[in-house]
Amino acid sequence: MDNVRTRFAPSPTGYMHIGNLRTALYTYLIAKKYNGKFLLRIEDTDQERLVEGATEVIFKTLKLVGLQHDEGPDIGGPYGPYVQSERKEIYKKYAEELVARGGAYYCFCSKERIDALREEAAKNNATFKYDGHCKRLSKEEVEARLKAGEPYVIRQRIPETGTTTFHDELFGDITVENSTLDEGVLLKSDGLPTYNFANVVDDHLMKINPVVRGSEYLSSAPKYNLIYEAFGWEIPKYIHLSPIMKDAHRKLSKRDGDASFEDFYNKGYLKEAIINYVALLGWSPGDNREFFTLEELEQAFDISGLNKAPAIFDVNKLRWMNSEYIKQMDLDKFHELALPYYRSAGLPEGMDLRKVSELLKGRVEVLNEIPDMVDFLVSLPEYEADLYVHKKSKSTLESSYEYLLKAGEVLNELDDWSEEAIKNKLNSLIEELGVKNSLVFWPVRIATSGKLVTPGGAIEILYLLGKEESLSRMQAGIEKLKGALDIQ
RNA sequence: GCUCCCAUGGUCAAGUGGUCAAGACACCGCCCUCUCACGGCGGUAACAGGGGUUCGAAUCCCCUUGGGAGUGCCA
Repeated sequence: MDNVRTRFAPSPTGYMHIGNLRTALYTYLIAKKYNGKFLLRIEDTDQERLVEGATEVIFKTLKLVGLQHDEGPDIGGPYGPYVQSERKEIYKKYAEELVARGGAYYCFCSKERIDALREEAAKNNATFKYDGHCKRLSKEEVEARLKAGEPYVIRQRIPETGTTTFHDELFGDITVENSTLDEGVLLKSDGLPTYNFANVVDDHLMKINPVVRGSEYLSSAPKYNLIYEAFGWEIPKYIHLSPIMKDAHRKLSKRDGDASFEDFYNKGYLKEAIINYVALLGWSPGDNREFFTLEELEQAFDISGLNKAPAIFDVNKLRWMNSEYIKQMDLDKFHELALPYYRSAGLPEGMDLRKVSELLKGRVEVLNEIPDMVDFLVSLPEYEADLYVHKKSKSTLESSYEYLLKAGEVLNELDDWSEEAIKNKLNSLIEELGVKNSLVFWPVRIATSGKLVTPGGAIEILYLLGKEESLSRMQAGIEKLKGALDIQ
C-alpha cells in the first residue's frame, strides 16, 4: 500500500474505552507498517453529548501509551482543522454540492412526522425507512421553502433498485440491495453533519486510506460508497474491526468499570502490558510470540492476522501479562513504581524498602495489590494460634512453642541484624537441634507476620522488621502459644 | 421482525484440502521450597449440528443452530 494515511477518529466521551484504544493501536500500526501518517480527528458533531475536558483525555492517553499522531487538533497539519465542530462550513458546502449532483435532497419533514413513520414501522415489525416524501418536492417548492427559512435537513438519495457492493480488506465483498438502505440524514437541522456524512467528507479531504473503524459500521458502509460515488470521489480501502466483548453477549462497557484504559492504568496495570495484551485481542502474529513492545508491533503487525470474530476480554490473561512485565522490569524501575503504594500502606520510613521491592517484584500481578501484601509489616495482624499448625513442615503447637522460644533466645544475642547474620544464627540453631529447618522457620514466620501467606520467608521478615519489633512479635507469639497449650 | 456479518478447548488463538488439530492464559497434579509466588515437568479440555463437493475436509458450498452488529437529526 502506498500513501497510507490512517486516522483515529474518536468522539470525546471523557474516557478512553479499551476497544477504542485497540482501534487506535491497530490504526496507528497500519500507518507505521506502511510508513504512512497517523492522524487524530475529533468527532464532536453531537452537541448534546459534549463532555468537558474530554479531548484532553484523548490527547493524554494517546501520548501516554506512545501512539503519537502526525497530524491532529493539538499539533495541526495540512488538512485541518481536525475537530469536526470547526469544520461546519465545509460540510454545509459539500452537502449542497451533493444535492446539486443528485446524491442528496432537502427534507422539511418535522421530527413528529418522522417519529410517526418510525412508530408505524415498528408496529408492522418492519425496518424503518424514510418514505421519500420530500424527494418528490419540486425544485421551485424547495427553493421557496428554503427562502422562507423553514428548518430542513439534507438526506442522502439512494437508488430504489439495484445493489451496492463494497469491499473490505478483511471481510471481502459485501453486497446489499439498495432497497434495504434508508435515506438517512446527512446534514442536521442545526447545520452540523451526522457521522455518516462528516466521516466521508473528512476522510476524503484528509486523504485517508485505508479507513479503519469498528465493525459496527459494516452495515452502513454501502451508504458511504454511494456518497463517494455521487461525489465522484475515489473509494478508500476499508478495514473493519470486530468488537471486544465482556462475555459472549455483552460488549465491554464503561458501566462495568472494566472498559476504560484509565481504570486499568490506575489500578496498577502497566501501559506496556495493556497495549501488548490488547494488541493480541483480535490479532495474532501468526507465530507463538506474545511479547511485543510498541516498536516491535510496528514491525510485526499485519492485517492478515486480524480475526473477524469478536474477542472476549480476559482480565486473567491481562493480569498474567502484567506480572510478566513486572518480572522483566529492572528493580529500580519497579521500586519507583511501588513506592507510592508503600506510602499508602504506611510502611515505616526506616524500613529497607528496596528489600521489600525485591520480595514483591516476582509476586505482584497488579500494583494495587501491594498494600494488602505488605500490611503485616506495618502492624501485626490478629491471628489464630492454629496458624502454627502446619502438616507439611510437621509444625504443631508444641513444636512451635519450643522452637519459637529457642529462636527468640538466640536472636536476642544477635547484634548485627543483617539478613546474612540472621540466617547464620538460625541455621546454626537448626544444626544444633538437628531438626528440619521448617520446624524453626515456620513458627518464626507466623509469629512475625501473623499471616499464613507472606512475600518472603522468616529471614527476610525478621530483617525487615528489625530486631526490636521482631523479638516483640515473637514474644507475643510465645504468649499466644502458651495460651493455646494451656501453659502457665 | 428485517438487513449484514461471524463461528477451533472456559478465554486468546495457530491452521488457507492431506497435522496424532500448535501455543498461551486459566484449571489440576508432581518437583523445587520455611508459606506464597517464581521456575521446571506433566495432565484435563476444541473444529456447533446436518448435508454436499472431493481419493481426502477444521479448511470449499448449502441448510440449521448459536452469537454479534445495524435498523437515531449518536458516533
